[in-house]
Amino acid sequence: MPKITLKKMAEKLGLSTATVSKALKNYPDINKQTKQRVLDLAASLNYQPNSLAQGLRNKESKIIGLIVPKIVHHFFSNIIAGAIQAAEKNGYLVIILQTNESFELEKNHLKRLIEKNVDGILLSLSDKTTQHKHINQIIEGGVPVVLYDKISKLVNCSKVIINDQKSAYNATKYLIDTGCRKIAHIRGDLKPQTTIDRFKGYKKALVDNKIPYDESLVYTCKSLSFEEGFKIAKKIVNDHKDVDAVFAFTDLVATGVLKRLHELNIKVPNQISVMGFSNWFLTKITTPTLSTVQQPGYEMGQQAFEILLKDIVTNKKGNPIIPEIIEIPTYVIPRNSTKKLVSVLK
Amino acid sequence: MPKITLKKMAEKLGLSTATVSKALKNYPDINKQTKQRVLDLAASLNYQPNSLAQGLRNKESKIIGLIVPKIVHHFFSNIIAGAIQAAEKNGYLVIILQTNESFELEKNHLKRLIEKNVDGILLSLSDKTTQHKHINQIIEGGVPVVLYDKISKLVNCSKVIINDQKSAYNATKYLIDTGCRKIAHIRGDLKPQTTIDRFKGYKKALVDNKIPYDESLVYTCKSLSFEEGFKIAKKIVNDHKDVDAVFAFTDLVATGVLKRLHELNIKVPNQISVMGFSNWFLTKITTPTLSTVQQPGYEMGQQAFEILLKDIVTNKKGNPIIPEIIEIPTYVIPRNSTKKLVSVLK
DNA sequence: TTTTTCACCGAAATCGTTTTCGGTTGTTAT
DNA sequence: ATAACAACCGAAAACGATTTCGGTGAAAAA
Repeated sequence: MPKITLKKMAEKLGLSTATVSKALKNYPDINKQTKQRVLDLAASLNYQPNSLAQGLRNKESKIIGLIVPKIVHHFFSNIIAGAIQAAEKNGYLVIILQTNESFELEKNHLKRLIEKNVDGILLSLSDKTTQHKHINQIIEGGVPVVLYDKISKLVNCSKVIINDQKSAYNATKYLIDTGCRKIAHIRGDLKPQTTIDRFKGYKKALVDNKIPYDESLVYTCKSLSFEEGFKIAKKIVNDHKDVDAVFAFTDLVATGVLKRLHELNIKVPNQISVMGFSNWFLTKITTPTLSTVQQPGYEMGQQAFEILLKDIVTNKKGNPIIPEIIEIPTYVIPRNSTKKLVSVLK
Repeated sequence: MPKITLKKMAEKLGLSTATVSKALKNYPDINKQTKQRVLDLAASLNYQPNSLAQGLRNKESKIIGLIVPKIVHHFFSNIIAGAIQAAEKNGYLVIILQTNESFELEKNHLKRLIEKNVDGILLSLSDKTTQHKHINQIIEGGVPVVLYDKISKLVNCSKVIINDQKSAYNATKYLIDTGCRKIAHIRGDLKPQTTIDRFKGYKKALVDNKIPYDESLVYTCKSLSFEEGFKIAKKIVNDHKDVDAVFAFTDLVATGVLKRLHELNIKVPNQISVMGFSNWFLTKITTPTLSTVQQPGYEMGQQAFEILLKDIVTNKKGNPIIPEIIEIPTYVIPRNSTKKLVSVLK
């Protein structure tokens, strides 16, 4: 019952804790036979080093923190799964925390993670985060931080992102290529850079294709919800009889649009095409299935951990961290909520 | 930059670390003014105790482990969110691990959590877990474990579950009450108790309502997937022209059924009613929306933590843990994939 | 004045592991 | 025979916080 420690094994073997420790860690100045004796005893007693003591001594916990805005969102579940998988492979464990898009929670969580001596932190900014002192403090304090998805230029650290503008551009371009001309856009709230970038991509795609940008075709969603998409869809078709496509900044909202159009008996994609963003799981099971942009959460989670690990080790060696920005590629996934792309051969 | 410790503060104040520690912890034998001096300095230096040292000394990490079969499933995301929320409220942090239904991973994860000195573990068994020595060892080792959702009678510890049989019974009863008589059931694989219980509930509801149980109406799903539901739906309508309801053991599969029926141009619920299980998020956005059984993940996660915490403290006090089994209530959520229940007044 | 009491503070041990820096053998070169 | 050198092992300090058990000095009681 009482935990088995180095000291106990040392006593049992008539050795010192130092020798036992060194035997376990394969030091060269230990006799092969003593080493074997130690190894055997440790195995038979199922010795497990106390990681608290190790952490205290080595100044590392082999634990990282991962902060997400909302756990139950499919994209973030994937981030979590990816990060955990990569962490595990490298002997790290992951503490998960959720901000619910609250700045206060973000600050508190960060503080608690630091108190727990995590070796590094993976963070996606809350929508309400406008100042970054709390993050910069942590970095200056010597704990590496990697920002992913929702990032800020004002924090000087490694980042893992997708190119939201390019992705939105491609999505919009796809709609145009399938013949759509009057494309409404549902954008997110003003703060997070991602929704701004997606909006920019939308706009640029229009302009590049000689379609006049019409401000009245842009709708803003305060909450990221199915219900808002549902509501806004009605508004869109009321405002613009001849709209032939809707590009929503996220799948959940697009799904709401889909549902409302279905109820309004508007044919998708014949009358109106709908494009989402993120490739949430649910896009595969809507009727019709939702065309969207693949936002690879699992890969982002993995990469974010990998780069954090790199930063942790360079930091540990006393070298300065050189921030790196990794862009994960995205691509349009055509499904049945958009018209077919007729490839023109010539 | 270098972390601020008790010793440093003690030096700065001309006190001993003992006094500083006691001042911070509000010991009675410290002068009010010295205490204030310490408090002020700690605040101004933003002192944060080293939790590794605290853990080593107090033999507790204030971290618990949470093992789920699959993170990206909506039900488990909710479990995670609920557990984290409850943990946070009580000053605990949560390490998440995923088994992917692998017994080997389950064992490894458990081992790693113990090595990390977690104060307790929340565990949902993998489908492949048939022996429980590894879990009983942990409990005997003095680390409380609480099983949730997928449990086993062979482990003597607290558990948080839903009553799968009763829930399935009610779901089937609901179909019967809305006039269905030939009800197919899609069940899960043989191992996990949950699918067995749901099957039993289905069967019992039939018998209790004088509907003969027909083995050929029961289909088995090997993987928990949309695709399998999609495939099986076809088989069902081929085998039984007159089937008027399908009760699937989980929403994902039911959603596949829904999709296939739609493609086969079979009207839901007029020709065939469909009932799922779990109330995943996606059930709200299918066409038609899916009737299902509410399986409250968030509450389960919360309760699981609460009871684990209780076990942790009784354990710490040296008292024996009295295992407790908590049953979270479920209920049928009628949506549009089933016919309306005509309430008979008399 | 002497004793008791009380308020306040600190020395030191402890938690379990790691690692430096010597020490103690015994063996080999000089 | 002595010096030099391996090959092994251990004492002890550290990591940072907690807590027991005495101390010290001053005020109160005797």
